[in-house]
Amino acid sequence: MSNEVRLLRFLAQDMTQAELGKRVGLTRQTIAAIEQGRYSPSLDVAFRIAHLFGKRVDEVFHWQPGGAEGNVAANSDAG
Amino acid sequence: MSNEVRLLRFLAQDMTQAELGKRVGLTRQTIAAIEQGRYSPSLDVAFRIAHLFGKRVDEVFHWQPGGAEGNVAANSDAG
DNA sequence: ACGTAATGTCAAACAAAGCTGACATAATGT
DNA sequence: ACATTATGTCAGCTTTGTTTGACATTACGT
Repeated sequence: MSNEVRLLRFLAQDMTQAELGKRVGLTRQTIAAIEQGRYSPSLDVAFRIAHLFGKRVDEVFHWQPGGAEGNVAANSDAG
Repeated sequence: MSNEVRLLRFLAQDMTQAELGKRVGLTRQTIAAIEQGRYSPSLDVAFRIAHLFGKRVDEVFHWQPGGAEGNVAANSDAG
């Protein structure tokens, strides 16, 4: 799961990790870890970050299906 | 943080909690807890559920800013 | 050379997510 | 009456997100 947090932070007048953390209620270490993809944040944190930058969650965090999940909604006329 | 998981599950041919759990890699207890909003899932889980139903994360999970966050993107010409 | 700001990183602790196993209830089919 | 299925819920446990505190590096200003 990659993300655009670092880029968005630079675009927002070079906001620092500490500043971003303060605005969304996280520590700078947590921001750094998220930017590096060391773990994926909680949904709540993802919403707070996306909201701050005026983006949708899926615009900030890029997820790709990891295996053989399948997608129920595409099944109305399969074949 | 409310969500549409239960509704989407019914729309998907009355899929059970256990079946949904199996498809997204969670237990039925966890699905029940998420539906009831007892806690918000991880971002990864949110993506898996949304993807299964062919929706975006923000279409399935409804988040509302909880306090005095502010939004950096709306600040280009603030007054 | 010195101080300061921004970042990387680590270990220990804590909080919340998620699992396992169990028991209970309501609805269905036989 | 009995078994089965779907759901709610709880206690205890493991895993992972997050914090706190610390130390190191790089870049910038003086």
